Amino acid sequence: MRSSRDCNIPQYYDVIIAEKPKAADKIAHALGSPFRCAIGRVPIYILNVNGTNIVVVSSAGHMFGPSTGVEGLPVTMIRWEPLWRFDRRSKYLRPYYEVLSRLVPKARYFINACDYDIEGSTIGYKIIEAFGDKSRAKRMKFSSLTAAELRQAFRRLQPLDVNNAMAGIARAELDWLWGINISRLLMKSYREVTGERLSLSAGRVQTPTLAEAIRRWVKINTHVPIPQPSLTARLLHKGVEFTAYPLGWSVSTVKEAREVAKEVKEGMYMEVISLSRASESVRPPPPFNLTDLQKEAARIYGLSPYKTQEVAEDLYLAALISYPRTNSEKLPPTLNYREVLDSIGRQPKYRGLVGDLLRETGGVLRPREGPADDPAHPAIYPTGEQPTRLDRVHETVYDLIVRRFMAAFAPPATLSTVSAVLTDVKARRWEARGLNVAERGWLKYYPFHKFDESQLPTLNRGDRPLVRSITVKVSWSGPGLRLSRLSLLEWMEANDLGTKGTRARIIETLYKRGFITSRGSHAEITNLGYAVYKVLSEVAPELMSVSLTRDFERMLDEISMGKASREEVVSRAKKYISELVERQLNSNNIKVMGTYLAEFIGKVRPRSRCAICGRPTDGQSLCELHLAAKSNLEKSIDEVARRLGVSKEEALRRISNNRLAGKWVRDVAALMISGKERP
DNA sequence: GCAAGGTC
Repeated sequence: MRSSRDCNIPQYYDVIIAEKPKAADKIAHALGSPFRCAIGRVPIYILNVNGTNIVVVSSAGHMFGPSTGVEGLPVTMIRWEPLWRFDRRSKYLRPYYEVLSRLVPKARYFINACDYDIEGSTIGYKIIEAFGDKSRAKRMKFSSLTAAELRQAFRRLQPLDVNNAMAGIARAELDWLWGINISRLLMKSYREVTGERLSLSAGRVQTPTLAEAIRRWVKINTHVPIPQPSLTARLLHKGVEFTAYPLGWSVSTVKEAREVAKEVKEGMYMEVISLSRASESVRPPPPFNLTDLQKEAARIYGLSPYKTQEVAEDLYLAALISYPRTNSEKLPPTLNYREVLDSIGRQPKYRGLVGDLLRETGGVLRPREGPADDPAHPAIYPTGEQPTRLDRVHETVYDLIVRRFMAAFAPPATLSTVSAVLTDVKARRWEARGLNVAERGWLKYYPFHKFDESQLPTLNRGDRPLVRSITVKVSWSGPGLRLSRLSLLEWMEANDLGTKGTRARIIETLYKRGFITSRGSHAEITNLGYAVYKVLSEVAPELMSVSLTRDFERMLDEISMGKASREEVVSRAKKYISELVERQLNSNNIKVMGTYLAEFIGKVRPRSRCAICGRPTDGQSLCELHLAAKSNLEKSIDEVARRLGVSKEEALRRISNNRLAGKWVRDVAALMISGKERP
């Protein structure tokens, strides 16, 4: 790279401000033949478009953010400052800041070419406000970083989109006001009671996520499993054994199931009354977006979503894969697929697969794509650069991305299925299914999907396979919900909470604060997490649900459309939040909050404790969690006993030993058996 | 020290 002396900055120029270096590169090359040089390690591009000198510079995300010099509560004084000045982790921004502060002020026109969303509008606006002149500013509006679209956006420059920037600034300030004030309120209440400091937090995204985690935790631990007897028939025909299951009917008690089993066994045979064969074509999955990559890395390798994201970012910075923070399931049409595959094929471990793929497709490379799109970026794909010295986990994630990319071009997999409908001696219907993967298709490239293969003998209508055995199995219902990093990430995505870049990070924050903890592959809520949740639902119920985000979205839309002013929206929030905080400070509530927190983490002795878990209670012998479990158990125990055909005591014993039963339910069942708690 | 949003 040539040094800064080689950067011959023209005397007169317009400046284009990109959101990140990669985008600056794309923009510069789309508009002409740029001269690339660097100041420090920050690349800049100089080019001439129709006689006008253009300098393309870039930020690296947000350069400025809300901050304050004020301690204490409530805090409504917001100062926007360069992030690197108050956030250690943003130090890498400093060289970008230096370049912008040197090159932007001397420009004639200032063109905001950051991503076209309210964050991008804010990033560019703040830079122009700091170093340029808003009255000589323009906006480039594009929805993808393709050369054609960038050229068109440059030909049709828009006025600076001040309203979008105002919406982005309001977003940041509202999040900051809610987050900082309520977090400080929590910490202050704790400090007031214990005299100790403890890092606590609350926010528009993290708190509803904590609330959802607790909803799941309560559901799982208060779950009373219901037994469901199921019948399985093993049949024999022409020397081949196979399995049949009830079709369109079921039994609810073990007694009924045993009666059916006896009848069927005594009937000796079943009769095949119809057969159907089908062949199902399964298309390959689309290339990855960030969430799908996180899901698959968790499913296949047990990687946490955050770890996967970190690794993907490393791979991106090493130029091995495209931009990972994307929602898109579409590949860029301008990408030379053949070239990428050829260079992947130069890695020994993929040579054979790439050869097969080119053969199977006859070189016609048309990828399967998904519906999801992203205005700023395509799906994640390998660039074809040769990796060097990847450690195990980087290798693993890279391999997933490469295979998923190859699979997108591969032919569908073909499954052949056979379904036989049989009748037993009492004309009840049963079904036996056979399935086999007739053609592997894309599964050869992305072998992480398993289909349950099973064989049937050759059957014809009227055949009478022999009933070899019939078994009654009792299966118990599960809670139907999981609590893990991945399940929370999926929930956040489904509820449009957070962004692709922040979801995994915010989940980590809940773990870092000690609100959630890992127990093997699943997660648990800590006493601290539960106490924070209880305190916040009293003090700031707005923060507990996704509706605050929905309110934000409405307000920000109005600001974007010019129907509301940023000042008004923000000052309304300031008033609301500071009144909320003052109300707590001026009442005894701050002590009540702190005491609640301190009691739950064992810093202060509670008045009374739960007889089972020792959690603080308000005078009762069981905590509200065990009381909820007890109430669920009382509602269901008779039905459990009826289905099993056993006494209530025996049903309690079965539940207390059942792994699908919630922990608190098992606790309560055990207590009832011991006679200390009346059923 | 606290949020959530960008990104090296």
